[in-house]
Parts: sequence; C-alpha cells; structure tokens
Amino acid sequence: MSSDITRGARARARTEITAAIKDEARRQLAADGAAKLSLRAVARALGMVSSALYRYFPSRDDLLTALIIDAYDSLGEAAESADAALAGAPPARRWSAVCEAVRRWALAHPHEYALIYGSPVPGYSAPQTTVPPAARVGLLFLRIVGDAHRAGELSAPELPPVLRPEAERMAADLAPELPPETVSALVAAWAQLFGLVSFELFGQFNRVVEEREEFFRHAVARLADGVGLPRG
Amino acid sequence: MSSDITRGARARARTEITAAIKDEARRQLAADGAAKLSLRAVARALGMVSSALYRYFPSRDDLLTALIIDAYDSLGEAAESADAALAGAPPARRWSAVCEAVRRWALAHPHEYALIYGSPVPGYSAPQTTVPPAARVGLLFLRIVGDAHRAGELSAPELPPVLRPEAERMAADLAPELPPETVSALVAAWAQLFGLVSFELFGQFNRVVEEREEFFRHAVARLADGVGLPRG
DNA sequence: GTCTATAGGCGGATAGAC
DNA sequence: GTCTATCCGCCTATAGAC
Repeated sequence: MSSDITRGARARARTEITAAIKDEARRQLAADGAAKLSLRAVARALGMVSSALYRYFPSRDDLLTALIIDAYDSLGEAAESADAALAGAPPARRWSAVCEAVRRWALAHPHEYALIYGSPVPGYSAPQTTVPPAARVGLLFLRIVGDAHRAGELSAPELPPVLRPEAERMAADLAPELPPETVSALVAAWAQLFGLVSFELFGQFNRVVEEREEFFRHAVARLADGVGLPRG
Repeated sequence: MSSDITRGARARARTEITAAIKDEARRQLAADGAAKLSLRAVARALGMVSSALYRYFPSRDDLLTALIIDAYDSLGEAAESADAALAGAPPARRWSAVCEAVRRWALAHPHEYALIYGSPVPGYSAPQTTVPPAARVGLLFLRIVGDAHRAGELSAPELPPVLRPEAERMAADLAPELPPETVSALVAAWAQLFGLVSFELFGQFNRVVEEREEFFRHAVARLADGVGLPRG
C-alpha cells in the first residue's frame, strides 16, 4: 500500500473522510448502540448530507462491518503488544498479561466490546472478512501455550474419553502440534475469560464484586492452571 | 393474589391482554432486538392502536422491564426445577444439572438470553425490581454449595491474601455461613459459566466447537472442581 | 463527490371524543 | 379502554443536477 505522500490528494482526502466517518460512527455506537447506528445521523454530525456517505460505505451494514473489524483489530493489537512486552517471560505471565490487556481494552472501549462480544446485531450477518481479525486473540493464546509446549512445560489437562474425538478435531484445526486435551481446555478457558469480562462490563458484578481487578487477576491465573501452564 | 375465577371479567381480560402484549413483544424481540422494540409495532400486530397499549404499559421501557423480569424468572424456574428433580443427589450432580438447564434454556430462548446477559440496551436502565429475579440462579448455586458445606464435603479453593478482604465482604453479603474462598470461587465460576453459554449462543464457537453439549458438560464439571465441590 | 429532492416508510407520546 | 388525529421526530436509499 502506498503512503499518504505518494498518493494523490484525492486518495488522501478519501482516507481521512473515511476515518472521520468511522470515528463519528463509533461515537454514536456509544450513545445509541449498534442496532440504531444510522448513516443519516453520522452525516448530520459531520456536516455532510446522507447520500454523500454512500460514496464511502455502500450501506449501513458495510459501515458496521468496518467498525467490527476495527474493534477486533484494536483488541488484537492491545493483546499482542501486551504479549510482546513480555518476550521471553514464562508463559503463565504472558497469559495473565494478555488477559489483563483484554480486560483493560474492554473497559476502555465498552461499546466496541459489546459490538463484538455482546448480543448479535439483529438483522446483521457478519461477512467472512471479519473472521481473521476475530481470531487474533485466540491465535495469540495458542502461540503462548505452544511456546510452553515446546519448552516441555505443559501439563496435560483432564479429558473425558467422550470428548477426545472432538478435542482431536479442534487440535487438527487450530494447532496440530499441541495435545488435544490442551487445545480443548484452552478453548474453554478462552470462553470463560470473556465471561468474566462480560459480567463486569455488562453490570452483572454490580453489588457483587467490588475489587474487580484483583478478582479478575486471580480468576485468570486459575484459568491458566486449567490449561496446564506452569505457574509463572 | 385472587384467582381468575374470583376476579371480575374486566381484570381477567386485562391479564390476558397484558400477556398477549408481552408474547407479541417477545416475538418482536426475536426478530428485531431489544433496541428496536416498538410499542407501535406490537400494537399493529395485535390489531390494536398504539395509544391503547399505554393503558397496559406506561412506556416502552416498562414493557422492556416486564420482559426482562419474565426472562430472569423463566430461567430461574428452569434452573430451580432442574435442581428440584435431583433432590438429595450429590452437590456436583446438582451443579451440573443446573448448568445444563441454564444452557438449555438459553438455547431455547436465545433472544431473551441476549436481553438479560447480552449487551445492555442503550438508553435503558433496569429498575431495582429486576434485581430479585436476576439473583435467582446465583442464589440457587449458593444453596447447592451451602448444602455441600453443611455435609462437610467442600474443599477450600485457593485464595491469594490480597483477595481475602474482598472475599470476606462477598461472603458477608451473599452467604455468611460459607468460607470466603468458596464464595469468591463460586462467583468466578458463575461468570465463567455464562461465558461458555454466551460464546456458544453468540456464535464465537462457530467453526471452533462442534460437540457443544459434551464440551459444555466437561467444562462445567471442571468449574465445579474449582469451587471445591466433591466429584459426584 | 457533493448537493437537493423525493419516495416510502418507521417511531414515541399525547389530547380529546366516545 | 379504545378510538382518531396529531405533533414532531426519525430512517434507508435513490435519482439527477452540478
């Protein structure tokens, strides 16, 4: 992709306006939710007329898709850079750091979090282009656990025989070099991590959990145990 | 509360119409989501005029509140009757049965699940009347764990010192007879349970987990371990 | 690329007659 | 309790001029 300098002013303006549209749309997402995201309201806020937006996004759903991809990428980047800052650290420490980065990102971007991990937007079906960004955090966890495995540090989680074929299928799809029981446990821990974040963010911890950071820290450390990571 | 027979025809009709409004609203919830729930559309579907609905629900938000309370109660009842069917069984079996009842209810009522455990509805703030119904499932888990405790069957989960004051506060609020480390672990397991259900329901398990029932069953059994319940 | 204008809808809420 | 009528607002999307 060419830089802003080598591209013409026209292309540069287009990039800037596209960014401005997404920024304003994110603002409205926070105020009214994804279901009510409206091209007209975005246009009004930008001093444009609604029909002009169709030159940038062919439909409301395409704008929504762009926001979803940006949100997954923003979260993925937050998680990846938290991990990169701990290069060479024990896997359990990287695990915890990434979990905490996920939580921090969610607290800082609650509406974008709701967009990607909350209720599906009625009538909207995410296209395949959202899949790779959506997979970033999961793949990062697989890399961390993979590093532990290569170092011979992984203990094998329990796996009932009835679940073995499924675990083998998941491992073949996601990480053929890892033991199936590890992959299965990791997928469960991944879902449980987001359960903790969602409960905090969506208000289920109100009047129940007060010291949320410490509570979360301990819970994700126990999740790491469940996956078989050695304590850092 | 008097029965339908002792009340007048007027009151009976009112009850029936109120139920019909809520039924139709639930249908629309499934189609368009909570954010777009509209008194007008409900009225249209029922062959009423929109202003007539205001005799039953003073505002759109009151209708939404009624649906939320019904959803929590419906889930609570499903969970409680799953537990009641296992009276006298080992706590770990009751735990699993309740978790599976929660999942089954969620799969059968995905939009009502999204209403209560998904993203908050923008602009809507749940009144205090939703709190008791919302607490039913959590209280049921506390009873199951309390029974195990009284039977001397509970093992104490790990608890880092930094979390002890918070755990003691939670225990004092929720179940003073239980060890604080147990209460803290239970709250975490509770959030993680809903993480598993939400991921399945909201599509994060698509192309990842296929044998969802077995996967879930194993995961919640490990959650029971984490709380300190003896294996059933 | 942006504008005006337009088509063809939708919503919450209230007043006042019956 | 239900009706009509009304206020005042909102939306997606397109056509065609500039």
